[in-house]
Amino acid sequence: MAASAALNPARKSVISRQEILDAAAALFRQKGYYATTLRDIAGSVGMKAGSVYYHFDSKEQILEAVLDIGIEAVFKDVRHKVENMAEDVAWRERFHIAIEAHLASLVQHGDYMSANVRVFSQAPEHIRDRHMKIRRAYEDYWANLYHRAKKAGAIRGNINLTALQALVFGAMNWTIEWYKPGREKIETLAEAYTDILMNGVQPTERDSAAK
Amino acid sequence: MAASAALNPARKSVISRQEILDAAAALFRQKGYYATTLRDIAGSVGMKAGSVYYHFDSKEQILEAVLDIGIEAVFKDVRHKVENMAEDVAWRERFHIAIEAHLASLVQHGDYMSANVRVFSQAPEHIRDRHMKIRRAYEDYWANLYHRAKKAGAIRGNINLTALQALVFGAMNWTIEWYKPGREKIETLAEAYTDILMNGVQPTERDSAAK
DNA sequence: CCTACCGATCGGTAGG
DNA sequence: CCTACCGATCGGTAGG
Repeated sequence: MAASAALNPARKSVISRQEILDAAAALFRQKGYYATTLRDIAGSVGMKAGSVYYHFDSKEQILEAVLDIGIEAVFKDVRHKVENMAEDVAWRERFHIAIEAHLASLVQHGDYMSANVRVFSQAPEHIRDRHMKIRRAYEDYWANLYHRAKKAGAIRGNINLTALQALVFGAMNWTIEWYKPGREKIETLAEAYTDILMNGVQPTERDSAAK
Repeated sequence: MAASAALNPARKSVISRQEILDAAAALFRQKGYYATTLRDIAGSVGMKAGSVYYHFDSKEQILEAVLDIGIEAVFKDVRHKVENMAEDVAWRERFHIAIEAHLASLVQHGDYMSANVRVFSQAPEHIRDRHMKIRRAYEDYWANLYHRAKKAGAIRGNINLTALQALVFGAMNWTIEWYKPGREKIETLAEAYTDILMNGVQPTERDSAAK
């Protein structure tokens, strides 16, 4: 809380920096970028407004850091899970794991990723431009997954991969808007999404025959 | 433009009201609610800031109107298309039409719906609460579609309808974040989404056999 | 629908 | 990391 920063001189500025970013992410998520004041951010880590400038040059610099941290974390988590799979894991399961990793990371870095999605469009253009590089890199990573799956015959030849990628990203990232941890487990949701995407919602011919 | 409002006394305030809302929706979409000033809104319809208060009591009132107009328009469009279908249209096609209607309406009322999605979380709580009613009504409309389809055997019994609805809403509404009219047609996108959702991306047994 | 204006608050800075 | 403060700008109002 507020007091500990003042009472503990050993607390390095790196810690305060991290606390400021965490607070900013939470506030950007709730109120957006412009509605969040430096006094809000400072107050929620027990500082005065002017002191924030000891750690950052400007409010925009905080915004940029928050935007980058979110995607970098998710990218890292997903890549780690996907690359730690055995070579012979089936594509259906690969996507299951990737989807679950993305959703779990979204929840874990909730404030950063929610802030990212909600505040990106409000960011000044030069910050959006710089941030787009890392967004693009993450999108390309998924695009590569889809292409390899299609090449391997795990995705139908007539599937539009651009549409598929947009659909999956949309479905996953939309969870930010409604998901409340505790109501249902991320694992359950990931499995449901994977099932729908891989098999579709329509009954198979066998299901129909049994009807 | 600016001049016509001043030169044409027959121009009723209803028109100005609509122009203010259109301008506000476009600005909220671009910059968010707080970053958009009344001077921005007034300026883009050729008024001075104070004059906006001839049409609205507060900035919040403009926000509330913009939020409501977006969903009401989409709800109306989708309901109209769905209810004008023949009784015997197959469920696969019903969803196709509903999805296409939602996407087309999203694009047509682009500023309002984009503003809605982007600005909702920044809105003051009492406005969010009031607006949630109409959001909920639209969600319930879709929930009812899914339930009827499942009952009719058009959706597998083991599909989690809550997850399905979240996935479809997410996929559809995410188009706001990336879709640029002209690059590809909404009809193409709607068909691709419907195909993936209904049949899944995996090859059928017949496809596999041909491989 | 405009002019003129108000109190409040903002991001940021100087000088410790 | 704080105090004290600045210029700029905001939402909103009074009085035409």
